[in-house]
Amino acid sequence: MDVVELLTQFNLTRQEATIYIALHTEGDSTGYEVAKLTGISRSNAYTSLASLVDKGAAYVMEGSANRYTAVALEEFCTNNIRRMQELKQKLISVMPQARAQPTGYITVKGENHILDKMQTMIVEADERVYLSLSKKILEHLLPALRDGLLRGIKVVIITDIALDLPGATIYRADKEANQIRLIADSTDVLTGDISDGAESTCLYSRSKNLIDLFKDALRNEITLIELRKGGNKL
Amino acid sequence: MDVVELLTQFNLTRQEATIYIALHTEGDSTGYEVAKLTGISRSNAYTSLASLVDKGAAYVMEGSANRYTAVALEEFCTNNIRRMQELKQKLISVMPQARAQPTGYITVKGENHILDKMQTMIVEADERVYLSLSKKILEHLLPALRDGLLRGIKVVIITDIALDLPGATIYRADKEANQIRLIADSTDVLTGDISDGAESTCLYSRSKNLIDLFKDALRNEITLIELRKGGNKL
DNA sequence: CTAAAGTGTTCCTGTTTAGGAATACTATAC
DNA sequence: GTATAGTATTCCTAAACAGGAACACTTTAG
Repeated sequence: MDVVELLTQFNLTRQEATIYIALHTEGDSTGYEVAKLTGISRSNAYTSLASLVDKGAAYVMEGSANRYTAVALEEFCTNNIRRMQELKQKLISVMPQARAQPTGYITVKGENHILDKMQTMIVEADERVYLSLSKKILEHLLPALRDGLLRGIKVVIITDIALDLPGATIYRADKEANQIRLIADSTDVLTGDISDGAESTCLYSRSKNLIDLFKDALRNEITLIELRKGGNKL
Repeated sequence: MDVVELLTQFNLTRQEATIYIALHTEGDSTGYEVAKLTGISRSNAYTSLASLVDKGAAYVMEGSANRYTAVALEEFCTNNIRRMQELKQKLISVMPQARAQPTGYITVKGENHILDKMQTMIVEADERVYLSLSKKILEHLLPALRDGLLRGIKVVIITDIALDLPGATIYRADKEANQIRLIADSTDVLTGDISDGAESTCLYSRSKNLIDLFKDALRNEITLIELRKGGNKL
């Protein structure tokens, strides 16, 4: 994803993004200058500049000829994210009551959603999380795990390398690079792998039967590690 | 903004939003049930369900007949916001170098952008902020001010009601309801009002001359408050 | 067993909206 | 005259939105 495309994720059209970048790199400019800098038709340049102002990405410096200046990138992104937070709060307050969560077997599809689900499980854990996965996947989860440890969550990890995560219990074992096993609070489990990127699937469940199976499997895996290495606990 | 419209801000189409709400309130359903619940044509229901799964708003529960279940609302919003945070970091790392900030006079237009600018000024202050505004506007800024106080920022506020903000210096004076005066770190100022909603404008500047003018005006306002009330400092 | 209901998919049509390209006009300054 | 500045308008294309028909298969009920 290039810069223009990243900016489109912040609700700018391609032309608006192009113009934003020009304002950012070249400094404050008139509509006429912007059109020349970017090669966009003048009429569309003026339309886009007005839109950038509406969307909080640019300000006007009023004069005989108006000049436009980019809102600082970090400020613009932060403002967008703050807006999303506010919309989230609004949504939560007006959304009708939810039906009870299903207790069946849920397919989580796509690497991004699987990582999201893992983060959510860690963030929402009250007591403990057990993970068995490779360093590669674990790296995505370190901030959430660190935060969890700060909250007093018990964190137990089986992974394939030495890991510096104070407060966590780490076991070392060879791991399939993309395999995932995660259990949180004895209430929910996630298992599968992310070898197929967007086509990857994992199973998520709150089913007690599956949770028990998992706890046993993880417990046994830990016992075997300890027996084989005389306790390779770090 | 109703629920459907709020959900469109999280990248769902109107039909997807309608279906998400149905899944949320009625619980897990097949495509056929969803079409009946929502009155959306069956073929569009299936298309939208597939899209909801792609967008992380729903999961599949696979079986002879697939059932779909809504991702919890808070989880879905949080995942979206996390994604925006990640995109922000990516953008910051690939964006070309910015030209220097302008030192002229910038028009900030629209209530939302004005509030954004105030929040940014407070968040980015290193030493102190002075504010003269009504309680109505101040309420929007309290979290940022509290955080600033925690960071050791000096906060001085002239406002129209008693205010419980430990660590801040509060002066009481009648204030025009929508008038804004804010100065941060002796480096930037914002003044204007938000009486016209989306059409409101404020002036933002880093011009030393205007900053000096402001400091004098605020200082004098404080002196007059103290003389008139024998120091109505709270 | 048959018929109906449920499930899933493909294909089609029509309308509306948004993004973008281009032209033309007015106004000001030199 | 040219260059700059701003606005209005038209046209085109793709996507979104909406609805529906048709087909095939599975499950359920009588």
